[in-house]
Amino acid sequence: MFSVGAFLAGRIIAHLDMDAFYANAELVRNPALKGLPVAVGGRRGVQPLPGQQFPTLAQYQGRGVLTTANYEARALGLHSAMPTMKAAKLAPNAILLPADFEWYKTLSRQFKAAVGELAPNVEDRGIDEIYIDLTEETDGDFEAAIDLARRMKAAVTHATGGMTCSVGLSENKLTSKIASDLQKPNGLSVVRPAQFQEIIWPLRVGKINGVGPKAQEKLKLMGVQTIAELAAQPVDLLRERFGESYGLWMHESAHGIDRREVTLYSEPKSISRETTFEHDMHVRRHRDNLTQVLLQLADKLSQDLARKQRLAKTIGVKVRFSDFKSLTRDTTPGEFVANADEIVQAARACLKKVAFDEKGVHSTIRLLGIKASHLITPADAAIEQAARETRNAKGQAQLFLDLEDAP
DNA sequence: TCTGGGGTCCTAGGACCC
DNA sequence: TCTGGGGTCCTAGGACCC
Repeated sequence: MFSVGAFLAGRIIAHLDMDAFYANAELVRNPALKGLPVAVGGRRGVQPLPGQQFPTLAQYQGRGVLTTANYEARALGLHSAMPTMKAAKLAPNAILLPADFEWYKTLSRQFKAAVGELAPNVEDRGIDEIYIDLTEETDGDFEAAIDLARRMKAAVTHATGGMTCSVGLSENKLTSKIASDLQKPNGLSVVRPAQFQEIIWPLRVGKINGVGPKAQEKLKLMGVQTIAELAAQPVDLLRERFGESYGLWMHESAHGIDRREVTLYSEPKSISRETTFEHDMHVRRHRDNLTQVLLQLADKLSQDLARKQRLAKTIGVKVRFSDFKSLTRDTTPGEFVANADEIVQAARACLKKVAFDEKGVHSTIRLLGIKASHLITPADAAIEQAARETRNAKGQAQLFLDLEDAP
């Protein structure tokens, strides 16, 4: 058999997506929720009213959005990313639980491990999704892949205490991702290479992972709404309207071309912490509060860096004003930073670059964040630092020679 | 009805060097 | 005294995803 990578033809890739993950994770540890509309979100928990078993949306006050709604809640019009207060108007009696990420991560590890037992080539795509390259296990045979996918689904349900997932099978990531969404929840959908046009082309362009609201809007103005219509556009027109690389990518996607491999590991590129305040803060009047927040964020960020064993070359801040406009400022101090003090110092330098207008809308902010980027391992940082010192020493020597040459 | 938190990738302009 | 083009780094913003 040919090794994967040398020949991309004949691959079988699965995309596995957990159904309403956070909400169903709550059901696992509280079966009494079964059959009820459940949303997860809000900034902190609310207490159930006397006589109620669970807290409901009606009791919620404050900022935030839903992170998940189970299928019963979706039937009432709720969905993830919906502002919590809007959800409360729509479905006041739906149950609202605060997110418990530690619990979700535990279940996430369990379902991924269960899949890994059956097929080890697993790519992490966040807490509730994975891609799996099944080429080796199935020898490129879709019947074998369907059988394996059924076993993976059963293993996931067993490992999580009853949670379901939806799986898509095809020859690449792009199509499998679309396929896994075709029959939710608890689905298994297959798109063989010859079926791409029949199954995928009638769908809306937004089903392509990477075509978001902006691109959809632009395409609509061109009279393009389905993937078939996108496929019919001349590639040069797409490149002209959307840029060289995005235009080409769109064209290839619409024709079912996706050469990306399933990657088992990827280096972290950035780590960030941010927080939205319960009430907007004035940059001067709430200066002390904001300083406290900055210190807390820096503290968490330094712990994150330590846990991931990385130093940062660049530190940035993010500010969101009360009108929801946001901006970023960053700085590259010249030395790698990792501890909270250094992060705070760099973040302060960034904030100095922000033009807060003391009277207008840009004097009150709703969010503050810090980001560490251009990450490097301590070992690589040491190597780079040594190289810099060598360069500096050479620079010094050159300067000395220049001075000697001077008349 | 106001809109979370954690990421990735791409573009584009200016600085700086060769 | 004015000039080109390429490469890399830095910064800012934006689209998109889970």
